[in-house]
Amino acid sequence: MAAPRDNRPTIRDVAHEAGVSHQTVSRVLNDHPKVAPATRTRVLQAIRKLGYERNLAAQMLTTQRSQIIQVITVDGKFPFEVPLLDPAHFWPPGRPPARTTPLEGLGYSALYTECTSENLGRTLEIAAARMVDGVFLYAPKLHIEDDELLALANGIPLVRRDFALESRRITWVGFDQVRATQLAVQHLLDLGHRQIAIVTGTLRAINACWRYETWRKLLLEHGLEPGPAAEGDFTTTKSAVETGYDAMRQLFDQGQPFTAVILANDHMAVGALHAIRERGLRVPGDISLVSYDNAPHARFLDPPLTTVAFDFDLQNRLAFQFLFEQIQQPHTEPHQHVLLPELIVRGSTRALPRSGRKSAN
Amino acid sequence: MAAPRDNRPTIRDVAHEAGVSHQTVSRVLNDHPKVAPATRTRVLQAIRKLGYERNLAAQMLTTQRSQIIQVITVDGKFPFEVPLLDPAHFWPPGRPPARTTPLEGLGYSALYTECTSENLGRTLEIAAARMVDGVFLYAPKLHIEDDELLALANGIPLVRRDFALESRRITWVGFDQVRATQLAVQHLLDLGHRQIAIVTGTLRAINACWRYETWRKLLLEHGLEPGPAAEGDFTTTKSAVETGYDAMRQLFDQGQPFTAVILANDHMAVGALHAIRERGLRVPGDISLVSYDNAPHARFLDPPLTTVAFDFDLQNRLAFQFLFEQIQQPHTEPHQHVLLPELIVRGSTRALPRSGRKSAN
DNA sequence: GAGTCGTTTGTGACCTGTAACACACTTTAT
DNA sequence: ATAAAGTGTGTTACAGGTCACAAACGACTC
Repeated sequence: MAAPRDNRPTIRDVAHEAGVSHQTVSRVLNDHPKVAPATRTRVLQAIRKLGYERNLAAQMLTTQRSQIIQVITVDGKFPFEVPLLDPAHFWPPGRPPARTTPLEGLGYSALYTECTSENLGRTLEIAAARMVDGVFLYAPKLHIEDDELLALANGIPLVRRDFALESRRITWVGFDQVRATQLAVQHLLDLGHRQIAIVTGTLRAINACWRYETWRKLLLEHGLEPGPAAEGDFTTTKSAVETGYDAMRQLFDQGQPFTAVILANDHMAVGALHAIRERGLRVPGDISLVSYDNAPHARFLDPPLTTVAFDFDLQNRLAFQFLFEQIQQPHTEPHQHVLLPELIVRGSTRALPRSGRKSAN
Repeated sequence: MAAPRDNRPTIRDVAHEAGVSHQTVSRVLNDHPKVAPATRTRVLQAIRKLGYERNLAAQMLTTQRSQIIQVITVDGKFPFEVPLLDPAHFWPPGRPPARTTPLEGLGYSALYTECTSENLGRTLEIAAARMVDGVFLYAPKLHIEDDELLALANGIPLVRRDFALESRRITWVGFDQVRATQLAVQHLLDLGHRQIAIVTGTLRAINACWRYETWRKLLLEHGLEPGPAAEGDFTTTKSAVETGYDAMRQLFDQGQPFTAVILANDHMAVGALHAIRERGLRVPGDISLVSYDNAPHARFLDPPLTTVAFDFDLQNRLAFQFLFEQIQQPHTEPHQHVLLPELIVRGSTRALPRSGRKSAN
């Protein structure tokens, strides 16, 4: 039943080969300072000769550490269209990656799981059973108090990679969604638009709520009536693109005119552009369109998308950095890091002519 | 140094609570048949009462199994735009597996790693040290003999999820790239095109080679000169979209005329469309375009893409199924499973008018 | 009433590391 | 010279499961 591949040498074999005790081998493996250079050399030779490889299960059992970071996505798919995993992230800062001998350590591996809000507790229990060293949480739809989340995590270092502005007791790295939406709305206002619609992501997501509220508030502040709004339907298995298409059609069906629209992301924008074309309208001729993310395809569409760019790579780097800090120093103060988005103006937005403009609907 | 979260009950605590021996608890956990129903009930109650959770490290140490499947991507990023798998769930003691996909039912987790061709051996050694139960390999650019790969795997069950037509000794699930390219080329020929260009993915990838060769061979068979060809540049950190743009421009720069082009995938097609527009040409008016994948955005572009669809979901399901077979029956015969692609005709291709057509360049 | 059998349960070894402590054997301080 | 401190190495006890085997027990046979 056991795998047929277990003639692997153990620490004791190495010890025997080198003529020392197994503990000395362990010391060499763990870079203990108090080993005589000659002994270390002999042990290293034995390790090489036997092709010894540390047994991670055994190490895990005693150290209670696994060298694994668990990435948990709650209520959805991890947005892999966003660059996440430069493997270099998985080396604790200061230790370079790409090392190749057993002595130099393994770095961390990423274990991906998805779960629902209801299952998060259970999922974290399993994480504990796996002795994962830290958890990287992507849960934009999770509404939970810090204390409750900390209780669930039960001591496992944890970093949220989403917008959790109100949190003060856990570490997170997120983008300023208020600012992002200000950029989008202000840009459209500057261009003269007064009827600005919005297609949000699902409003169960915190990000989407912030954006929606900000959009609404800004327009009201300018004495404008918030244009029609639609919510992307993420409850089904539809792709983001399709969702954008559907939501855009809903927007049209509402009958309220608008000359500009804000889309929740560049993928939804692809679908939205299609819906607009179907309607016989043109971007930016008839409708200006702003979206979020600055995904790779944004500048190649027709028209190229004006979009609010997020530096996801930086977000991930920081989040992992904070996670490693927490792993090494369990009781450091939590970080809350807000990253600022940037507006990238391209061809999908245009100044509203003073006169003679038909607005959508 | 050990994590501060270790007051977790052990199997012995449960045994004490239930008034039985630890071995009996183990039997209950592992569903051994020879446990008296009353005893089992008592043990389950104790487990629930103490909130016992099996220690996976300890289990790993004795069973040599980790309940982890490692996904290794060689020389690139895993194409997450493709649906991969419902990530795994641990199978809790006393609770039957709740869901039905193989991964969940058996309680596996997926560990993602990336490596280079040169590092694959080392990566598989680490996989062995982690005692992963199986490896799911995505390595379209890996040119390696079966025997060599088997030697590296060293007994770990392994399935390749890419096209490795010549392999007979390892299990893989791939698409028939020859057929895929026949579909694309034949479609264009049927529409009257005689000057058919191609933009391949990097020719280091086996798939790309097959496609290129097939394209070339088919055209020659029809007495046609293979149109201009360009290779997507995947050596840099460019996105696929950008690569498509660059390659398309290269194609134009070669000066050889063409009325149709085959793009390596729908993402590259986005960039290519942009390059074509920049050139003042239209799709399908001046150039017909076929790509591969049928990605979610394909039908929403302008024009909607004619594309060769692959059922990646089925591919993944089959690959995992074969992997589990191999895990359970280490010495089964390897499977080689070829899936057939399907042509989806949309608006990016059009019949070539008999006369008066300007071709690109 | 002893022998056989099958079921259920317990005992102790084992898997492979690390941690804590003990023990020689220096070297330095008093 | 003797105590104190510091080095390098070995001994032993874990960590928390599983496995092999033994033992207890009742039922059944003869």
